[in-house]
Amino acid sequence: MANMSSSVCMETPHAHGHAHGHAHNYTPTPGRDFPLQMESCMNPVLDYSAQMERYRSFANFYAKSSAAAAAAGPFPQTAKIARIAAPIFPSARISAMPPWPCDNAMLWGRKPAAAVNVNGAHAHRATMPRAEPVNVHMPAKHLGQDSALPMPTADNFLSPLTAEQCRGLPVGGAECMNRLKVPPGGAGEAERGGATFGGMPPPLGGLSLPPGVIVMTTLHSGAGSSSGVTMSDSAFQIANAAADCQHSGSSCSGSPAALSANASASGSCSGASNSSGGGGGGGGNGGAAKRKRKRCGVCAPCRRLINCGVCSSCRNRKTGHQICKFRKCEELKKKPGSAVERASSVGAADTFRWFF
DNA sequence: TATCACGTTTAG
DNA sequence: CTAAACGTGATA
Ligand SMILES: [Zn+2]
Ligand SMILES: [Zn+2]
Repeated sequence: MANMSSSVCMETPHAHGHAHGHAHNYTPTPGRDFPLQMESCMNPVLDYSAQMERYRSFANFYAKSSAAAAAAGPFPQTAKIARIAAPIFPSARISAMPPWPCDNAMLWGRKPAAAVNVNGAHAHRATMPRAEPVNVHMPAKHLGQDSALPMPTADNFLSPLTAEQCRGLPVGGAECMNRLKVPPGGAGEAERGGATFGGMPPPLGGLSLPPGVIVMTTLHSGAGSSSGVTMSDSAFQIANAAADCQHSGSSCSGSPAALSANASASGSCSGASNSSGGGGGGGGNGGAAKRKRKRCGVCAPCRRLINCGVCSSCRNRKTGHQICKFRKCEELKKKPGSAVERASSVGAADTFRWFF
């Protein structure tokens, strides 16, 4: 038994506490809270073992592939909390309650946070603060299959559980919470214990995690002091999925708009800035700039809520301007053209009927 | 080929 | 305005 890991899952959309780690987070926008809804927290359950395994592989993966990064400096990047748009299922936004008890909710947050695109269109309804809108044409293959996705091993980390799994799980939300250790002050023993996020705000009554976030930690058995590499060290960034509700209510509650809203489709790009030098965003200089594609929001990487904090993109965010490698949308990785891509999307949509 | 760097787009 | 991240040329 070398390490133990504890995973915590929070699928609560609403939190009232002030969320903002005092520690060191990335707090671009001031005053953000996470509405908390305890009730929903009851079902969420995780298979700790499973998650642990995943995490381990993830860590492993990193140990090898990112040896350089890891080796050089464990986790150079300060822990920041990235507010990402939590991709949500349509159903979720409709009823505010996902079809399944806990599974994906963990990853997806339950509120329509981000504006999702139905099919190449963009919604203005985005609730998420800074997050990117997601295409919602819900393509995803089957939900439970993320492991099937092309993502590298590391990807497994955080893969959603199937509803079934969740139900079967022995642990309840409460338990979940227990497993979560949160430093009341911001950096208590708990943190050292390795179970906390630097960026988490003081718990309300004991818990403090942004809704829709799964936390996993590895405790090195002996570890106490330095615990070589722990999340608390800021190895991971937690994307705050809950941020959505900052407006308290209105949009967060069930704005279906997000879903439908996208019809507008392209239309926005206005200024044709022909970028001359280097990459230039629009890329296509001369002619009509290609529309920037948006993340699908349903692929494994998209569902990921945390920034690994150690990948080149994370470490290089300042200059690279790229999303965490592990969060890079599968769709976006593909070449723009790819007819298959489209097809699959459609098919995926169908797949979703399963939910309705 | 993979990665870096940068200008750009996009949304709040 | 700011922050996020896409697209792409330059580079390794
Ligand atoms: Zn990363
Ligand atoms: Zn995606």
